[in-house]
Amino acid sequence: MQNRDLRTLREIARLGSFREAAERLNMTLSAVSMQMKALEAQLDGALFDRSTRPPRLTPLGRRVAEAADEVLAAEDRLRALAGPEAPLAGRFRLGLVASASARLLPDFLQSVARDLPHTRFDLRTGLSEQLEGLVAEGALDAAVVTATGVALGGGRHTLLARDRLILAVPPGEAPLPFLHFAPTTGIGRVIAAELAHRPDLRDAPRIVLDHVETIVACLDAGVGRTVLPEIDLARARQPFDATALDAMRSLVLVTRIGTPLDAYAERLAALLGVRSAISAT
Amino acid sequence: MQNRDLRTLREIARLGSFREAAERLNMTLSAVSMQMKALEAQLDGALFDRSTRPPRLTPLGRRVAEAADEVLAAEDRLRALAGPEAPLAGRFRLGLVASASARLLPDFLQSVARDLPHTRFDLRTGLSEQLEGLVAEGALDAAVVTATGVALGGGRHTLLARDRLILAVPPGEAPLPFLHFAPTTGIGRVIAAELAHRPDLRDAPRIVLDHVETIVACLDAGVGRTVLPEIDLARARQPFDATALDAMRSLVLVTRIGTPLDAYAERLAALLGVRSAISAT
DNA sequence: CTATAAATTCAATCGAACTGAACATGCAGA
DNA sequence: TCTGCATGTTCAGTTCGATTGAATTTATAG
Repeated sequence: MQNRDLRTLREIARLGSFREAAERLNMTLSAVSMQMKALEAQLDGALFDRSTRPPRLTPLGRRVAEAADEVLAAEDRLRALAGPEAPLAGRFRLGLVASASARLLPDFLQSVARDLPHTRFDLRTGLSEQLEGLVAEGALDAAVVTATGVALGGGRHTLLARDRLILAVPPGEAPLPFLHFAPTTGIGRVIAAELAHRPDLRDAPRIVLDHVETIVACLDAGVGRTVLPEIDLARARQPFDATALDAMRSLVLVTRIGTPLDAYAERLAALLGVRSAISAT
Repeated sequence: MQNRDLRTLREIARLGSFREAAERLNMTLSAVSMQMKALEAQLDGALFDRSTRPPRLTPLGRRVAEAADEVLAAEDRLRALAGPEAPLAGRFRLGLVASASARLLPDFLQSVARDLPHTRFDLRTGLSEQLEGLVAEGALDAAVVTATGVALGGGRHTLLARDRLILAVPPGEAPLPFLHFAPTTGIGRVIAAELAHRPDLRDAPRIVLDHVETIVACLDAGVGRTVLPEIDLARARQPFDATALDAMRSLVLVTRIGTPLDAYAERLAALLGVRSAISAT
């Protein structure tokens, strides 16, 4: 079945004559006639009552013309997906490291709903390394992870945000245990590296936790000291002594080089609520 | 845009490789490749990430494949309208003479809803002559009217029902006026013709009414005598003296000869709740 | 009944899409 | 890391289908 024929049928239904439809579609009257003949043959049913001179649609013809409208409307919707005005359309599979999701997701989902009504995002969370692997093998289109050194082969890192690490200590004299974000994760590894320079923290009793929220809650309770990105500590409700460290936690967008999406990395980064994204392999 | 290409895209999305799609669709691998290339050119967007060997769908590609499903589904729905199993599908414009609509419509609409879910009927009422004219000029596909003699040129009458005319007289001695259904209508003319043979009725005082319901109500009230089809008098609530007349009221389905619908007249008649329809020009 | 506009038919032509072969390339196994 | 294979791409040739224009038919208006 040819959509071209359906388009012609629609024009005939609208204008009421083969001739007018032919003119409007820049075709010969004979081409119009042949198309309709072919359509009737394919459907095995009379679409027109040819006993009258401008042939009239039969009841079946009217119904088919309506159905043709639907087919063509669906086609138009498909066309609208691509084209210059919709460069970021599609169905993206995006991975998010858990520690970043709370920070980025709300704004991100809001921007998407507002600016990209035709775009869908299938989201999943995971650990940085795991997500980076999924991007490499094509199971994800992109992932937001904590940068730990350099990108995997074939992957590009687009910097989304850099947050200074802060040593947070509840007020008081007693030496408190160190609340360590799970050291096998991306951010955990950054923190572990920093501990190497701080023997006082490195040698303190250690409590390993794998949720930022939990660590902050413990900090509020005065249960221990911790090192976390500044942005996460902003959620603390009790005052604490803050010491800025040299290390930073970098959130990056991972894409696979050469991938069509890779070209959109900057735009996707912008969508993730970051003002100016810096790309680096 | 070719639906054939969309069909191919759908298979690729389903099976995950060009080769498998080509086999399943009985095409060359090269044809599949060229179709997808053409589709990408038309949409002006990359549907596949070709940096990997079985090329993978891009986010845009996934979205387009979904949209293709919708286009193809709409096409399937269109196909289902025609074909051997749906001979009476379509959007019919059907006229009904007012005096028949009460009798036929309920059963008719019920049958349609049950047996022809894909068929729509645009209904209108009118006088027999007017409706027959609309059928002749193609503004209606068919009409149910009261037969007054023979069909108009180019029209076919398919008999739907014949109801004997009954002279109904309320019990009592007094000579009552005659309640005459509007004599310019189809059934009214049949009644008028019958009056010619009955001087007692013809010369009685006459009250002209244009609704069967009204006449029956007047009959119940003992206000006058009348002649109506048996079926309409069945709605009377009071007993009356009934005399069968020779004349009959014939309800016929009018179609235009040579029209595709004309071939379905018998079936449409059956749908109108009549057991055996007899056709006559 | 005739003239005219509209649609159909048909043969010729044109173009789009498919095919098969040669070529390129990612990926798996050594 | 290298090699072979399977998969996809490219290209030229061919085939099939669609369009065209002329001739013909036919419904409708005058």
